[in-house]
Amino acid sequence: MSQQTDGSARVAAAVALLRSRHERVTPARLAVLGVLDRTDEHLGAEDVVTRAAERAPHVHRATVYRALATLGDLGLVAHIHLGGTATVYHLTVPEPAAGDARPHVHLQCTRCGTVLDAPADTMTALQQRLEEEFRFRLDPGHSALLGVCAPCRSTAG
Amino acid sequence: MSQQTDGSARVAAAVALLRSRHERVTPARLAVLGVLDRTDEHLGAEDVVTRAAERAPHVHRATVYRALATLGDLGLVAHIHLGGTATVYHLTVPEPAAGDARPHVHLQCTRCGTVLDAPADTMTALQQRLEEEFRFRLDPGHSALLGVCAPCRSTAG
DNA sequence: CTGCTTGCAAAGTGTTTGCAGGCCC
DNA sequence: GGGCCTGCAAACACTTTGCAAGCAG
Repeated sequence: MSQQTDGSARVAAAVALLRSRHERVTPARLAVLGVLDRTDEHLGAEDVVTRAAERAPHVHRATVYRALATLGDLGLVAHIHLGGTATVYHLTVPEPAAGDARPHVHLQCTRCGTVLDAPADTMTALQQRLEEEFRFRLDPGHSALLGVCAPCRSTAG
Repeated sequence: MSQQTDGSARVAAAVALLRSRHERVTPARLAVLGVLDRTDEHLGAEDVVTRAAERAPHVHRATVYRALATLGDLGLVAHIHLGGTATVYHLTVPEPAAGDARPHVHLQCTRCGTVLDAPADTMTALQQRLEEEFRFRLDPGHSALLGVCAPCRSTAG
Protein backbone atom coordinates (compact mmCIF):
# COMPACT_ATOMS: atom_id res chain seq x y z
CA MET A 1 0.00 0.00 0.00
CA SER A 2 1.62 3.20 -1.04
CA GLN A 3 0.94 4.77 2.29
CA GLN A 4 0.44 8.00 0.54
CA THR A 5 1.51 10.72 2.85
CA ASP A 6 -0.99 12.13 5.20
CA GLY A 7 0.17 15.25 3.51
CA SER A 8 -2.72 14.98 1.14
CA ALA A 9 -3.89 18.39 0.08
CA ARG A 10 -7.25 17.77 1.64
CA VAL A 11 -5.86 16.59 4.93
CA ALA A 12 -3.44 19.49 4.95
CA ALA A 13 -6.28 21.91 4.41
CA ALA A 14 -8.28 20.23 7.13
CA VAL A 15 -5.39 20.51 9.55
CA ALA A 16 -4.97 24.15 8.68
CA LEU A 17 -8.60 24.77 9.41
CA LEU A 18 -8.35 22.91 12.68
CA ARG A 19 -5.44 25.08 13.71
CA SER A 20 -7.18 28.25 12.68
CA ARG A 21 -10.04 27.29 14.93
CA HIS A 22 -7.69 26.51 17.79
CA GLU A 23 -8.73 22.90 17.69
CA ARG A 24 -6.12 20.35 18.55
CA VAL A 25 -4.50 18.27 15.89
CA THR A 26 -4.23 14.82 17.39
CA PRO A 27 -3.19 11.43 16.04
CA ALA A 28 -6.75 10.20 16.29
CA ARG A 29 -8.15 13.09 14.32
CA LEU A 30 -5.42 12.77 11.75
CA ALA A 31 -6.18 9.09 11.42
CA VAL A 32 -9.85 9.78 10.84
CA LEU A 33 -9.10 12.48 8.31
CA GLY A 34 -6.60 10.21 6.61
CA VAL A 35 -9.06 7.36 6.39
CA LEU A 36 -11.76 9.54 4.92
CA ASP A 37 -9.35 11.21 2.55
CA ARG A 38 -8.16 7.93 1.23
CA THR A 39 -11.39 6.54 -0.04
CA ASP A 40 -14.12 7.69 -2.32
CA GLU A 41 -16.63 5.28 -0.89
CA HIS A 42 -18.83 6.10 2.00
CA LEU A 43 -17.75 4.62 5.27
CA GLY A 44 -19.82 3.89 8.32
CA ALA A 45 -18.47 4.91 11.70
CA GLU A 46 -17.46 1.37 12.39
CA ASP A 47 -15.55 1.18 9.13
CA VAL A 48 -13.69 4.31 10.07
CA VAL A 49 -12.89 2.79 13.42
CA THR A 50 -11.43 -0.27 11.76
CA ARG A 51 -9.36 1.56 9.22
CA ALA A 52 -8.23 4.19 11.67
CA ALA A 53 -6.90 1.42 13.86
CA GLU A 54 -4.55 0.49 11.03
CA ARG A 55 -3.12 3.97 10.97
CA ALA A 56 -3.00 4.82 14.62
CA PRO A 57 -2.38 1.98 17.08
CA HIS A 58 -5.04 2.35 19.65
CA VAL A 59 -7.72 4.68 18.44
CA HIS A 60 -10.77 3.76 20.39
CA ARG A 61 -14.26 3.49 19.00
CA ALA A 62 -15.52 6.30 21.17
CA THR A 63 -12.68 8.53 20.08
CA VAL A 64 -13.56 8.06 16.45
CA TYR A 65 -17.16 8.92 17.13
CA ARG A 66 -16.07 12.03 18.99
CA ALA A 67 -13.66 12.97 16.24
CA LEU A 68 -16.35 12.55 13.61
CA ALA A 69 -18.64 14.75 15.65
CA THR A 70 -16.05 17.45 16.12
CA LEU A 71 -14.95 17.42 12.51
CA GLY A 72 -18.58 17.48 11.55
CA ASP A 73 -19.21 20.57 13.63
CA LEU A 74 -16.27 22.23 11.95
CA GLY A 75 -17.69 21.40 8.58
CA LEU A 76 -14.77 19.21 7.58
CA VAL A 77 -16.76 16.02 7.57
CA ALA A 78 -20.34 15.39 6.57
CA HIS A 79 -22.55 12.39 6.97
CA ILE A 80 -25.26 10.87 4.85
CA HIS A 81 -28.17 8.79 6.00
CA LEU A 82 -28.58 5.74 3.87
CA GLY A 83 -31.61 3.54 4.02
CA GLY A 84 -32.72 5.67 6.88
CA THR A 85 -30.62 3.68 9.24
CA ALA A 86 -27.00 3.53 8.26
CA THR A 87 -24.95 6.67 8.61
CA VAL A 88 -21.90 7.09 6.41
CA TYR A 89 -19.24 9.75 6.57
CA HIS A 90 -17.17 11.55 4.01
CA LEU A 91 -14.70 14.39 3.86
CA THR A 92 -16.04 17.70 2.66
CA VAL A 93 -13.15 18.99 0.65
CA PRO A 94 -12.04 22.22 2.24
CA GLU A 95 -9.56 23.07 -0.46
CA PRO A 96 -9.91 26.74 -1.30
CA ALA A 97 -9.12 26.03 -4.89
CA ALA A 98 -11.33 23.02 -5.52
CA GLY A 99 -14.68 24.11 -6.79
CA ASP A 100 -16.51 22.76 -3.81
CA ALA A 101 -16.89 19.11 -4.73
CA ARG A 102 -20.61 19.27 -4.81
CA PRO A 103 -21.98 16.14 -3.20
CA HIS A 104 -23.97 13.99 -5.51
CA VAL A 105 -27.39 12.67 -4.71
CA HIS A 106 -27.70 9.13 -3.47
CA LEU A 107 -30.36 6.76 -4.69
CA GLN A 108 -30.67 3.67 -2.59
CA CYS A 109 -32.62 0.59 -3.55
CA THR A 110 -34.77 -0.68 -0.74
CA ARG A 111 -34.61 -4.19 -2.12
CA CYS A 112 -30.96 -4.86 -2.74
CA GLY A 113 -29.45 -1.97 -0.83
CA THR A 114 -27.38 -0.77 -3.74
CA VAL A 115 -26.54 2.91 -3.76
CA LEU A 116 -26.53 4.75 -7.05
CA ASP A 117 -25.01 8.16 -7.48
CA ALA A 118 -26.91 10.76 -9.39
CA PRO A 119 -25.44 14.11 -10.40
CA ALA A 120 -25.97 16.92 -7.95
CA ASP A 121 -28.04 18.94 -10.35
CA THR A 122 -30.65 16.23 -10.23
CA MET A 123 -32.20 17.94 -7.28
CA THR A 124 -31.55 21.51 -8.20
CA ALA A 125 -35.06 22.16 -9.42
CA LEU A 126 -36.57 20.61 -6.33
CA GLN A 127 -34.20 22.58 -4.18
CA GLN A 128 -35.28 25.85 -5.72
CA ARG A 129 -38.89 24.95 -5.44
CA LEU A 130 -38.63 24.11 -1.76
CA GLU A 131 -36.74 27.32 -1.28
CA GLU A 132 -39.45 29.41 -2.89
CA GLU A 133 -42.48 27.63 -1.55
CA PHE A 134 -41.36 26.76 1.94
CA ARG A 135 -38.25 28.81 2.54
CA PHE A 136 -36.77 25.40 3.26
CA ARG A 137 -33.10 25.13 2.42
CA LEU A 138 -32.72 21.59 1.17
CA ASP A 139 -29.48 19.78 1.79
CA PRO A 140 -29.54 17.51 -1.28
CA GLY A 141 -26.96 15.03 -0.19
CA HIS A 142 -27.89 14.63 3.45
CA SER A 143 -30.21 11.72 3.08
CA ALA A 144 -30.50 9.13 0.36
CA LEU A 145 -33.56 8.92 -1.83
CA LEU A 146 -35.21 5.54 -1.49
CA GLY A 147 -36.85 3.52 -4.19
CA VAL A 148 -36.30 0.48 -6.37
CA CYS A 149 -33.49 0.19 -8.89
CA ALA A 150 -33.86 -1.05 -12.44
CA PRO A 151 -32.49 -4.56 -11.87
CA CYS A 152 -34.75 -5.18 -8.93
CA ARG A 153 -37.77 -3.86 -10.76
CA SER A 154 -37.47 -6.43 -13.48
CA THR A 155 -36.64 -9.16 -11.02
CA ALA A 156 -39.98 -9.18 -9.31
CA GLY A 157 -41.69 -5.96 -10.05
CA MET B 1 -62.82 -5.10 26.16
CA SER B 2 -65.28 -2.55 25.01
CA GLN B 3 -63.05 -0.34 23.08
CA GLN B 4 -64.06 2.83 21.38
CA THR B 5 -64.17 2.92 17.65
CA ASP B 6 -62.10 -0.06 16.78
CA GLY B 7 -64.74 -0.30 14.19
CA SER B 8 -63.01 2.34 12.18
CA ALA B 9 -63.44 1.87 8.47
CA ARG B 10 -59.72 1.67 8.02
CA VAL B 11 -59.20 -0.90 10.71
CA ALA B 12 -62.09 -2.89 9.35
CA ALA B 13 -60.57 -2.80 5.91
CA ALA B 14 -57.23 -3.83 7.32
CA VAL B 15 -58.79 -6.74 9.14
CA ALA B 16 -60.56 -7.80 5.99
CA LEU B 17 -57.32 -7.77 4.12
CA LEU B 18 -55.61 -9.75 6.87
CA ARG B 19 -58.31 -12.39 6.64
CA SER B 20 -58.16 -12.51 2.88
CA ARG B 21 -54.47 -13.24 3.17
CA HIS B 22 -55.10 -15.91 5.77
CA GLU B 23 -53.22 -13.89 8.33
CA ARG B 24 -54.40 -14.11 11.89
CA VAL B 25 -56.31 -11.31 13.48
CA THR B 26 -54.93 -11.09 16.98
CA PRO B 27 -55.39 -8.64 19.85
CA ALA B 28 -51.87 -7.38 19.41
CA ARG B 29 -52.31 -6.67 15.72
CA LEU B 30 -55.66 -5.05 16.35
CA ALA B 31 -54.07 -2.87 19.00
CA VAL B 32 -51.35 -1.76 16.62
CA LEU B 33 -53.83 -1.06 13.86
CA GLY B 34 -56.05 0.79 16.31
CA VAL B 35 -53.21 2.93 17.54
CA LEU B 36 -52.11 3.88 14.06
CA ASP B 37 -55.66 4.49 12.94
CA ARG B 38 -56.29 6.80 15.80
CA THR B 39 -53.66 9.38 15.09
CA ASP B 40 -52.58 11.43 12.18
CA GLU B 41 -49.14 12.00 13.55
CA HIS B 42 -46.27 9.71 12.85
CA LEU B 43 -45.42 7.37 15.66
CA GLY B 44 -42.17 5.67 16.38
CA ALA B 45 -42.19 1.98 17.22
CA GLU B 46 -41.77 2.78 20.87
CA ASP B 47 -44.74 5.13 20.78
CA VAL B 48 -46.83 2.39 19.27
CA VAL B 49 -45.67 0.05 22.00
CA THR B 50 -46.75 2.49 24.67
CA ARG B 51 -50.13 3.27 23.20
CA ALA B 52 -50.83 -0.31 22.28
CA ALA B 53 -50.26 -1.23 25.91
CA GLU B 54 -53.20 0.96 26.80
CA ARG B 55 -55.46 -0.97 24.49
CA ALA B 56 -54.26 -4.49 25.02
CA PRO B 57 -52.95 -5.40 28.48
CA HIS B 58 -49.65 -7.07 27.84
CA VAL B 59 -48.53 -6.44 24.31
CA HIS B 60 -44.85 -6.91 24.36
CA ARG B 61 -42.35 -4.68 22.61
CA ALA B 62 -41.15 -7.49 20.39
CA THR B 63 -44.69 -8.31 19.40
CA VAL B 64 -45.33 -4.78 18.26
CA TYR B 65 -42.18 -4.82 16.18
CA ARG B 66 -43.23 -8.10 14.62
CA ALA B 67 -46.72 -6.83 14.02
CA LEU B 68 -45.39 -3.71 12.34
CA ALA B 69 -43.18 -5.85 10.16
CA THR B 70 -45.98 -8.17 9.18
CA LEU B 71 -48.43 -5.38 8.51
CA GLY B 72 -45.72 -3.67 6.56
CA ASP B 73 -45.18 -6.70 4.37
CA LEU B 74 -48.88 -6.81 3.71
CA GLY B 75 -48.84 -3.20 2.69
CA LEU B 76 -51.14 -2.10 5.46
CA VAL B 77 -48.52 -0.09 7.26
CA ALA B 78 -45.65 1.95 5.90
CA HIS B 79 -42.72 3.55 7.60
CA ILE B 80 -40.80 6.73 6.99
CA HIS B 81 -37.23 7.45 7.90
CA LEU B 82 -36.96 10.80 9.59
CA GLY B 83 -33.68 12.46 10.28
CA GLY B 84 -32.10 9.38 8.90
CA THR B 85 -32.39 7.69 12.24
CA ALA B 86 -35.88 7.69 13.59
CA THR B 87 -38.40 5.42 11.94
CA VAL B 88 -42.06 6.32 12.14
CA TYR B 89 -45.05 4.28 11.12
CA HIS B 90 -48.40 5.09 9.67
CA LEU B 91 -51.39 3.28 8.31
CA THR B 92 -51.67 3.11 4.55
CA VAL B 93 -55.36 3.46 4.01
CA PRO B 94 -56.53 0.32 2.29
CA GLU B 95 -60.01 1.56 1.64
CA PRO B 96 -60.98 0.57 -1.89
CA ALA B 97 -62.84 3.80 -2.32
CA ALA B 98 -60.21 6.21 -1.10
CA GLY B 99 -58.17 7.45 -3.98
CA ASP B 100 -54.99 6.00 -2.65
CA ALA B 101 -54.03 8.61 -0.09
CA ARG B 102 -50.75 9.46 -1.66
CA PRO B 103 -48.25 10.13 1.09
CA HIS B 104 -46.92 13.61 1.24
CA VAL B 105 -43.28 14.45 1.26
CA HIS B 106 -41.61 15.18 4.56
CA LEU B 107 -39.16 17.98 5.03
CA GLN B 108 -37.23 17.76 8.25
CA CYS B 109 -35.13 20.50 9.72
CA THR B 110 -31.78 19.25 10.91
CA ARG B 111 -31.59 22.01 13.45
CA CYS B 112 -34.86 21.93 15.29
CA GLY B 113 -36.16 18.59 14.12
CA THR B 114 -39.45 19.96 12.92
CA VAL B 115 -41.13 18.04 10.16
CA LEU B 116 -42.95 19.96 7.47
CA ASP B 117 -45.33 18.33 5.06
CA ALA B 118 -45.10 19.19 1.41
CA PRO B 119 -47.66 18.10 -1.17
CA ALA B 120 -46.90 14.84 -2.91
CA ASP B 121 -46.58 16.47 -6.29
CA THR B 122 -43.54 18.31 -5.02
CA MET B 123 -41.42 15.42 -6.07
CA THR B 124 -43.28 14.36 -9.15
CA ALA B 125 -40.86 15.98 -11.54
CA LEU B 126 -37.88 14.47 -9.79
CA GLN B 127 -39.61 11.14 -9.75
CA GLN B 128 -40.13 11.18 -13.49
CA ARG B 129 -36.60 12.27 -14.09
CA LEU B 130 -35.13 9.50 -12.02
CA GLU B 131 -37.42 7.11 -13.79
CA GLU B 132 -36.22 8.18 -17.20
CA GLU B 133 -32.57 8.64 -16.47
CA PHE B 134 -31.92 5.81 -14.08
CA ARG B 135 -34.94 3.57 -14.33
CA PHE B 136 -35.08 4.18 -10.61
CA ARG B 137 -38.54 4.07 -9.17
CA LEU B 138 -38.49 6.69 -6.45
CA ASP B 139 -40.61 6.20 -3.37
CA PRO B 140 -41.24 9.87 -2.54
CA GLY B 141 -42.42 9.43 0.98
CA HIS B 142 -40.05 6.79 2.21
CA SER B 143 -37.40 9.06 3.59
CA ALA B 144 -37.59 12.65 4.71
CA LEU B 145 -35.73 15.37 2.88
CA LEU B 146 -33.30 17.09 5.19
CA GLY B 147 -32.43 20.74 5.31
CA VAL B 148 -33.04 23.87 7.34
CA CYS B 149 -36.44 25.40 7.88
CA ALA B 150 -37.24 29.07 7.55
CA PRO B 151 -37.34 29.91 11.26
CA CYS B 152 -33.99 28.29 11.89
CA ARG B 153 -32.42 29.99 8.91
CA SER B 154 -33.15 33.40 10.26
CA THR B 155 -32.18 32.41 13.76
CA ALA B 156 -28.53 31.83 13.00
CA GLY B 157 -27.95 31.37 9.46
C1' DC C 1 1.25 24.05 32.78
C1' DT C 2 -3.83 23.92 31.53
C1' DG C 3 -7.44 21.66 30.02
C1' DC C 4 -8.98 19.63 25.78
C1' DT C 5 -8.64 14.65 24.18
C1' DT C 6 -8.24 10.02 24.68
C1' DG C 7 -8.97 5.24 26.41
C1' DC C 8 -11.78 2.15 28.64
C1' DA C 9 -15.79 0.27 30.16
C1' DA C 10 -20.26 0.59 31.06
C1' DA C 11 -24.74 2.45 30.15
C1' DG C 12 -28.10 3.65 26.55
C1' DT C 13 -31.11 3.24 22.39
C1' DG C 14 -33.71 0.89 19.24
C1' DT C 15 -34.51 -3.53 17.15
C1' DT C 16 -34.13 -8.61 16.56
C1' DT C 17 -34.06 -13.55 17.80
C1' DG C 18 -34.60 -18.31 20.21
C1' DC C 19 -37.83 -20.80 22.73
C1' DA C 20 -41.74 -22.55 25.02
C1' DG C 21 -46.39 -21.83 25.59
C1' DG C 22 -50.90 -19.81 23.84
C1' DC C 23 -54.54 -18.77 20.80
C1' DC C 24 -56.63 -18.03 16.14
C1' DC C 25 -58.94 -20.36 12.65
C1' DG D 1 -55.83 -29.54 16.95
C1' DG D 2 -52.11 -27.56 14.10
C1' DG D 3 -49.35 -24.05 13.40
C1' DC D 4 -48.86 -19.22 13.47
C1' DC D 5 -48.38 -15.60 17.17
C1' DT D 6 -47.01 -14.01 21.58
C1' DG D 7 -44.31 -13.15 25.82
C1' DC D 8 -40.00 -13.02 27.80
C1' DA D 9 -35.31 -12.34 28.12
C1' DA D 10 -31.18 -12.12 26.15
C1' DA D 11 -28.57 -10.89 22.21
C1' DC D 12 -27.52 -7.17 18.99
C1' DA D 13 -25.58 -3.18 16.51
C1' DC D 14 -24.62 1.36 17.08
C1' DT D 15 -23.65 5.39 19.76
C1' DT D 16 -22.94 8.02 24.02
C1' DT D 17 -21.08 9.15 28.63
C1' DG D 18 -18.26 9.35 33.19
C1' DC D 19 -13.67 9.42 34.72
C1' DA D 20 -8.85 9.51 35.21
C1' DA D 21 -4.71 9.77 32.61
C1' DG D 22 -2.26 11.84 28.49
C1' DC D 23 -0.73 15.01 25.33
C1' DA D 24 -1.27 19.37 22.38
C1' DG D 25 -0.42 24.05 22.51
